[in-house]
Amino acid sequence: MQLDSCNVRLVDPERVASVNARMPGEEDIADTADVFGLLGDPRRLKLLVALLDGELCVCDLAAITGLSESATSHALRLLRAHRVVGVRRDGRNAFYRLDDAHVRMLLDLAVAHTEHTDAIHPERSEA
Amino acid sequence: MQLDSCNVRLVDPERVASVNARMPGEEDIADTADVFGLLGDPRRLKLLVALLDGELCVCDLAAITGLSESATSHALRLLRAHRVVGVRRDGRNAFYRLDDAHVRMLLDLAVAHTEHTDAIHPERSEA
DNA sequence: TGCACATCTGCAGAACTCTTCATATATCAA
DNA sequence: TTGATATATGAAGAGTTCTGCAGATGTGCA
Repeated sequence: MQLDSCNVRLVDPERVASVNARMPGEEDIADTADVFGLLGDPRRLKLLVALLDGELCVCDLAAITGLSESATSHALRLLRAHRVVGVRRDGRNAFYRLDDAHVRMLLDLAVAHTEHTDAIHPERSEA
Repeated sequence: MQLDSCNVRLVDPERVASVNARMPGEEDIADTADVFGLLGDPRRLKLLVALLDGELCVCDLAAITGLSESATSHALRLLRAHRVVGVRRDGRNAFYRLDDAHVRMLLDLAVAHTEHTDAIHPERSEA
């Protein structure tokens, strides 16, 4: 809640003003952070990468990620709530698919980047 | 720790095998999730978006994000540890800059997407 | 040398997240 | 209808994360 004119000394007030002018609104920032946050968990990320190639049912997803089926279901529920994945029900099975073009783009980019840096640093360096 | 052959029934074992073959290694998944995780906090995200245009000092970043200078410093430390941002020290000030091309790409994409969806849904829909 | 300023850091509490366990719902097959 | 299978859900506990506070470090100026 600190205002520029109040209790903070600014080094470059003009830059601050222009950055603020360009800055997306709080809600956009929050929504975007939400999306990144969903991708920020290794298990969910793996789940989503698995779905890049097409739909899969819960038990297959559980097998791929190594999660319990309950944990898988919880994770999918969260992703579903954010409309990142969609479901198709067929009998007793539920087939999930990636349902967000933006997320797909982010995933493709991330996977490509992974493969690229692997090519450069095959030995893997720490984060 | 469940193995395919053990206590889990698979619906489509061939798809599971091919997805597993394509799947990046655990470490790559973890690293990628880390990066997304860093972008998954609204304050850090705002911090990074502010840095898209060029370097800024800690107090200006605090003013832009509305965070305390302590919280800003903590956040920047984390980003620094992951080499997402870099510092240049000048006298008493520390100027931070975005230092990771991949993250910059993700941020550009996200901001562009934000502006795009705003154009389509100016009224904003819930997440 | 001494003070003010900008930033950094460790710590501890509050808030959030993820998993597991137990149970619920829904579908299919006999 | 009954039992088995597939998935969903709620609650609770463990673990993690973020912030503010207090104090530390380092720089510049008088």
